[in-house]
Amino acid sequence: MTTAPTGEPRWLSDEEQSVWRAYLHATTLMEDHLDRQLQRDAGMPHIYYGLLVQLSQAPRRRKRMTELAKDAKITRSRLSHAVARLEKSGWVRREDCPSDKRGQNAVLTDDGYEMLRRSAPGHVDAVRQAMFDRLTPEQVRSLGEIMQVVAAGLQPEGTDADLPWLR
Amino acid sequence: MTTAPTGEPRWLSDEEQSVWRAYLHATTLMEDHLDRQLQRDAGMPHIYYGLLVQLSQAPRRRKRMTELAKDAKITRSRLSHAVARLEKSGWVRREDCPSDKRGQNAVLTDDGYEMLRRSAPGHVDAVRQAMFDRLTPEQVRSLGEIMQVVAAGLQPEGTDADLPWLR
DNA sequence: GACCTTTTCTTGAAAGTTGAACTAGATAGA
DNA sequence: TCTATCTAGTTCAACTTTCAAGAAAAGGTC
Repeated sequence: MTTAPTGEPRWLSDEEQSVWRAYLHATTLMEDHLDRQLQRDAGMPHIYYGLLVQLSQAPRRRKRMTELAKDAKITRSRLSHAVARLEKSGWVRREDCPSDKRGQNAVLTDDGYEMLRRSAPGHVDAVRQAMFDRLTPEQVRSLGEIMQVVAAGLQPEGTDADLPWLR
Repeated sequence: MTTAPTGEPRWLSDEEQSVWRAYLHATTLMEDHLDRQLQRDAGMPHIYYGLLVQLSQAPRRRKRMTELAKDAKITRSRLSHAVARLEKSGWVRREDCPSDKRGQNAVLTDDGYEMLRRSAPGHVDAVRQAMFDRLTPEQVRSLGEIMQVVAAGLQPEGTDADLPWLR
């Protein structure tokens, strides 16, 4: 899905420009906010924390590397580096996949789980303060719908696998 | 404004969790999408493009480093590196500030302006396809309000300077 | 089995980011 | 003036991300 600039560009309206600026502004500040909070309280960036959360919710607290990368929306390369770092910190360890000798499982360690348990309340609090405590229930509902639409539109092709009628 | 974890954590409701996941998912995909689009069509990451846009809209197409950093919501350090890179590419040049010998202006070059003019349509198109073409006018309006609220809540302290009654 | 393609994951180098330390110039007070 | 403090911007080292390249195993197909 390339962005072929056709004949005449359709510029954004004044309102759209303003909304777009607000979107960029808010998402930038939010990401900075959470990165700083987690760096301070858990010693890692937001994305790494997200990896641990994914693992904590997986059966037996482990996941194949590729699956973890897909769920966290990062490349396998990036995940390799990230897991190496988390392994050094002791929150995660690697384990050979029994059924596929190419495969690796990332496993959340007990220390990792404990760290997560300790820092979760502070993180939820940060998310709440930054977003949910400021929005009306109606706005929360609306935001959910909007984000669903946007995410669906940007879903990488691979996800077409979930749409059998396209195959 | 630290996030002191008080006695009992107030967890997110099911709906809030789902909205939060959708938010993270959508914003991650959006940022990836725009980074890729601009890397391909303009040879730079999204944030660098944003710096050039800021400069193009400033009087005489120039801005003090600190002001540019503040407007783009990045640190002065990051801006130093970014401008060094953009200078090497020829899109920006530095210029001593006449009134303050410590100061530097970042100036958008003619080449930089031309590059912006060429790549703007494709970029607007990407934004449109990813967001505005998928939302109803009502949703666009709502998104704008929500992002305003969130951004306002995360505004760094410095911006209190704009609120005289707090001084 | 031999051959080719695909999938899984890692590696290394280049590019980008961060936070702290640092230089130079501005500012304010005694 | 002299001094202390603050501000503007850069630089360094440590860390993270990206992209291209590569090793190893799996899955066809003949």
